[in-house]
Amino acid sequence: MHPVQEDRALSTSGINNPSGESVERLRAYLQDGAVRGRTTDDVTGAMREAILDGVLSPSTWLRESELATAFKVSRTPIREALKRLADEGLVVKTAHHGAMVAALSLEDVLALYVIREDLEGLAARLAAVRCPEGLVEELDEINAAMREAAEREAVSELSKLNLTWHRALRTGAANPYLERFLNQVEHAVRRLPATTLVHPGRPEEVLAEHEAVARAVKERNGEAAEQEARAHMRRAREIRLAVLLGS
Amino acid sequence: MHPVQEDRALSTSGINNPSGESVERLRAYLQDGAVRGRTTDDVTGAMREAILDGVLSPSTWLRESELATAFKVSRTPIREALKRLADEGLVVKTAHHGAMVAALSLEDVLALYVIREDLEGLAARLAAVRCPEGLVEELDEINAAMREAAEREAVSELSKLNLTWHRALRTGAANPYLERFLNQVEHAVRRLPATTLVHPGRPEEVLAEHEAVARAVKERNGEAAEQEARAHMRRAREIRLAVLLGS
DNA sequence: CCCGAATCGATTGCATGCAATGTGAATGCG
DNA sequence: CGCATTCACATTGCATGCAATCGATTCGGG
Repeated sequence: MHPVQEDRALSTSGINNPSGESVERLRAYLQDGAVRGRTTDDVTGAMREAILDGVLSPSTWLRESELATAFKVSRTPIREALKRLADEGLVVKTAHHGAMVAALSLEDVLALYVIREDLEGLAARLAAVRCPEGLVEELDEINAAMREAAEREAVSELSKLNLTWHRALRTGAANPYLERFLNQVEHAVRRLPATTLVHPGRPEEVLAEHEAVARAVKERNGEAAEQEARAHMRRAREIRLAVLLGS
Repeated sequence: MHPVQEDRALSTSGINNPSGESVERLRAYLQDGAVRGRTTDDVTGAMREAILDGVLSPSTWLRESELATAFKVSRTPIREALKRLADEGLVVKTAHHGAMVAALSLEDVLALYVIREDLEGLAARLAAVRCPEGLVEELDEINAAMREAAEREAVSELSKLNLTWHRALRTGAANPYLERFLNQVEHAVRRLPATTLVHPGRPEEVLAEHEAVARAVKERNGEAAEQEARAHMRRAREIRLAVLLGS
């Protein structure tokens, strides 16, 4: 059910990675001031972000006691967090060996972009039909910020803004299930080694494609918005495969 | 993020339902022979099924200690199970009051069927394109069993077979993400009060619509399969609304 | 030298206990 | 009689301890 542990894992990390190293990097994520009643949630969030940002790479074992020490909490919230992350498909729990960040196979990536094209298309269509107050302005603002970041070649910021743009779009669709699913899709995409925005010329393309979607939304043309969004995702998939396979 | 607690809840149960009653009914779900190492999973599964089958209805408080007693385990696995179910959107946890089965609002149902149409359509298309060995036969078999059940007016069995049919279709699509999402959709749909199959004439319609999808899959006509599946879902939505509002 | 089996160690899984916090009710005051 | 305030209880949240299980290693036999 979960996309895991395939033959051809696209992991960036080496093999036989002793967990201490990754967990060490994890400490940088820790925010003090732990508030009672939100320990587990905080831990879950921190670990999720750590995985998504690649701080914890696949083929490193995550042992409860180690994480507990790093987070300065007991094993209980760690244990719950790992279970939740396992449900999300981000980690794989192996009995008596600990949890491991799940690797994505090439097949998983392909499957991911298939459904992503569908869902992003649906989100664009719904957003266009509803066209809630201020959505177009928000999209344009984010895109403008992206343009500025692209000129400065601030890839990390560009990537974050890109996520923001897509989040805004799906929030505009106002469908809780769609939002949830696209959120899970985002998590899966973020686990891929690098961003596609490093590809030469890709940032400009993205800007243009985003504009095309925003324009369709503004005109409340659901069909056009869906088509533009789908095209955007198909192109993203192409670049992704080029980045993954070409490197 | 989760679909919860709207004004117009479609709950079937009354108000101010003391939890004891529901938890009492839950005991019937208990299988003895608890195996170590799977306690939490068993509990989670049992509670999920209990909620989906309506054994635990909304507006009943689920208190950890009570459930722990009912399941004859400690509060720890109960606690974890509730957290996981909360992540799935099946229960809502209110601080210091316990968890409660989440109610579905009318808006949620509409949103659900919007995305369901999309995803089932995609599943049908992918299944048609791949058309894995034996899929068509499996679909036809299930549909035949459904026909037989419909003639006997075995609604419960019919409903179960219907789920099986859709599961087979999405498994045939061979996309782990799609399968996961449709699984979540199924869970949401199953939480709705009654099945749409009680609607007069609906079973026969469903059979015909399933056949249309299966035919398109057999002909490996992805486009047709998607359209038929989408039409099936649009019709299902209509009936659902009629059942919900008409009653 | 290779293979099988048994033991040891490491790790997770669950039960229990304690602390913190919000709710509800009862009481006193205006 | 209504309202604010306070106190106590019920409930969840996390820490810790113990037991079970599985993998790895080592030892003995062929």
